[in-house]
Amino acid sequence: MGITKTQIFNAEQNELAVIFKVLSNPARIAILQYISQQDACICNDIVDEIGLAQPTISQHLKELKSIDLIRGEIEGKTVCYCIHLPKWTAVQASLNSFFDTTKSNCC
Amino acid sequence: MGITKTQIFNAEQNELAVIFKVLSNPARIAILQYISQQDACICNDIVDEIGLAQPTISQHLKELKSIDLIRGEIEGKTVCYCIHLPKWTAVQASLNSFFDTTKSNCC
DNA sequence: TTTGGATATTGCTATATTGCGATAATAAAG
DNA sequence: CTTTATTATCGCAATATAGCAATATCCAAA
Repeated sequence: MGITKTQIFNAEQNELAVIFKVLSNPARIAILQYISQQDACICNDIVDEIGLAQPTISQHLKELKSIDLIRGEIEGKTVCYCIHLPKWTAVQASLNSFFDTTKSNCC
Repeated sequence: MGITKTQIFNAEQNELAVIFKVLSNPARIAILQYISQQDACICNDIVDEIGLAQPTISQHLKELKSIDLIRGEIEGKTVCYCIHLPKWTAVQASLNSFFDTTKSNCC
């Protein structure tokens, strides 16, 4: 997205922005919702479900993995993707902290 | 950011993605935090505080306004930006609903 | 060892985003 | 009316992103 001047912001601001950026695509939202509904989730199932090409899904999964929101466990030929609950909960707590803190002094 | 195929996703997924996208920039996070700390906030103060040029701040404010997270009240020569609390609270509730629902069936 | 299925990587095009200088628009003050 | 201060808009350059076809990798089964 063009050059973001990350160096002029603090760690919390940059980390929040990264989390929001990973979640800022409807395909990744849909992937997360779909994964959460499956017992054992396989990438190819996601491709059929979402309606994007396999390389595109693979790229989105990589971005979700980059902040540890999901983890992939290799099972033979396939990969079982799961939401990584500790991180998922931590991210939700971070966002709530941001929303609570930021509104506190609001006019 | 390239062409996102919004038409293959549902309204909830697209709306969540838009919210996350607006919040996915550290400058906008910093602006929100700064606005919330001020009694009366003036755009030029934000420029001094954040360290980006005035047109850049103006553009970020526009994006925050686009989903009604903040509102600007014209006061003579200046504009007083405030967090729009009803929307702010609603957004937080939406995100919590997404996080709670999505983790519910997780392995 | 070869085949076939599943996932990842590469390389590309089209489009979006970030940031800024120049400039316009607006409104109070002189 | 003109000046001055504040904010918005325009237009640009640099970079990031979304999506896909082609291809590579990996592993189990034959």
